[in-house]
Amino acid sequence: MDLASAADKLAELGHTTRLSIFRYLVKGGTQGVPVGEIQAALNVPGSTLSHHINRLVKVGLVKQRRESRTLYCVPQYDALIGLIGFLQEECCANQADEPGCDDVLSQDCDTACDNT
Amino acid sequence: MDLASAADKLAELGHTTRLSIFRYLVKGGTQGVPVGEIQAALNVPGSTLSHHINRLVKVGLVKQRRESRTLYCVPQYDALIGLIGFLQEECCANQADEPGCDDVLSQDCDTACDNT
DNA sequence: TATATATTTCCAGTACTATGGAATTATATA
DNA sequence: TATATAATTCCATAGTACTGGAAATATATA
Repeated sequence: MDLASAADKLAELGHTTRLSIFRYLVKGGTQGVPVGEIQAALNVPGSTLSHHINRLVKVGLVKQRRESRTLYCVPQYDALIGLIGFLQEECCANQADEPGCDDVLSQDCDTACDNT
Repeated sequence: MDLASAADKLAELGHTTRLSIFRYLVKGGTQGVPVGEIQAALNVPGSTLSHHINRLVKVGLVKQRRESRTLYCVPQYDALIGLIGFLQEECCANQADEPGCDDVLSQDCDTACDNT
């Protein structure tokens, strides 16, 4: 993932309503969640919700699938994994005294620091 | 980490200049990087750079340490780990047919899906 | 066709954000 | 004290985002 694409995704996740929406979808799994269910769960006006979902779709964090009158929103797990990978990339690569990730990160070193 | 705090951090990372700064710091390691070095590396005007660094500091992604005339910017790895954890939390918790994370995520299931 | 359901698009006011030059503050040194 | 270095604060302009009611679109059913 390139920097611009990562920044776009992060910016969209950096809004409480959109982050709530995305988390609700991530929690829901691969089959997706109808817009109406999100609306009921998060109590957001339809026009506002639609606006935010569209932004998530535009940056590739969510896709939509129609089933008759219902639109399902599907979280894009690959995009999330790519984003998380990007944030960890090159962690401590320039560290002068090379202490190793174990010294840097208190928990789950491999998760936050892949140091290839 | 709560939702508001995660959204704040994500929003600050959702800007190409700030994301570049943060990555440069993450790459640099725990000892931190002087503001001037960031400026030289990323070629951003001082006032603009200062503004962006301040925003990263305000949400806890960066801390600063002064050494005589030089201000070092230190990335907060804990905050990054917390943020990544937040994004993965409750992944697929509501999934109806319970396929398990292996079916959901192509790579590193434990990373993206802890399903407690 | 008429009606109901699911969701989006339109619109416009308010508010926030980004930018960078100039002036300022903090610290060190001659 | 005068000067140099490191970085910040001030300021104003321009652009962008958030919000939600009302109207419009898409689809299903009686």
